[in-house]
Amino acid sequence: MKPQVITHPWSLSEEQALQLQQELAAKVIKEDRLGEVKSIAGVDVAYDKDSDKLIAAVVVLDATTLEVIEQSSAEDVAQFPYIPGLFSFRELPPIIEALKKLQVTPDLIVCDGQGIAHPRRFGLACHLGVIFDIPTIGCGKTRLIGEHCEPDNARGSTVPLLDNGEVIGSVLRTQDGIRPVYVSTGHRISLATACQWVLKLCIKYRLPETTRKTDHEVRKQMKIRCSGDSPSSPLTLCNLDHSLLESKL
DNA sequence: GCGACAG
DNA sequence: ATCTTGTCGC
Repeated sequence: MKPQVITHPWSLSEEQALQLQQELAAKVIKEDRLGEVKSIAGVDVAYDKDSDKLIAAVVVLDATTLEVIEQSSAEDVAQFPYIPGLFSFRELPPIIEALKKLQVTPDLIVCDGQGIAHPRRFGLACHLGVIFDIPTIGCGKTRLIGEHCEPDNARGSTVPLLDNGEVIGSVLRTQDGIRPVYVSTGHRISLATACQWVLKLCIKYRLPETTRKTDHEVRKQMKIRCSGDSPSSPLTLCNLDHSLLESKL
């Protein structure tokens, strides 16, 4: 059958999303296919408290100094609900817009979510990596699937994340005695290399500097762009309608 | 049937 | 993800 022209790539039904996921999952490369990494980007999305607005931000860091090289952001309206396993269809649209605004192309992208540690081996990091054909790493704060297992207490300790005996990622302790993170291949990078980079990015905190800086930026943008336009003003003692209140007493 | 379930 | 107060500690 002939492939249909996609004019609105993100207006998909759940069934279409599952099918697309299955098609794209075949393109994921789980081995190292990356050159010298000079720049690393982090991507993240924030949600407006009382609307379906989303804001995505990208922060590109110098891989050696971890200094910010460039950053960008984009606003969007959620077009897809949050369904565990179809996460990328909700967050990728604004992330892609933010990435398109960049002047430099990052050599590696660290995502806030899973790579192949996913039911159909196609988490957010894989989706983003395949679309741009850029090396990506999935680094989640919690797991989506896989048998729960604790690595040793020391920073750098890992334990394989297993799904029916298959290694789909690593549970990596990035700081002594601190909750681990879940690392998995996104695209064009091996699990071992992915863990090395994540550990290298976790200098002082549990999460990679890329995710931390992007999280900061995304919240900042949300505050800047969404201040003053709340649909319903909060009910406080200051704006109670006293005349209406008294008429009912 | 019951629990789990990235952000 | 977001809501949310105080609290413990360097």
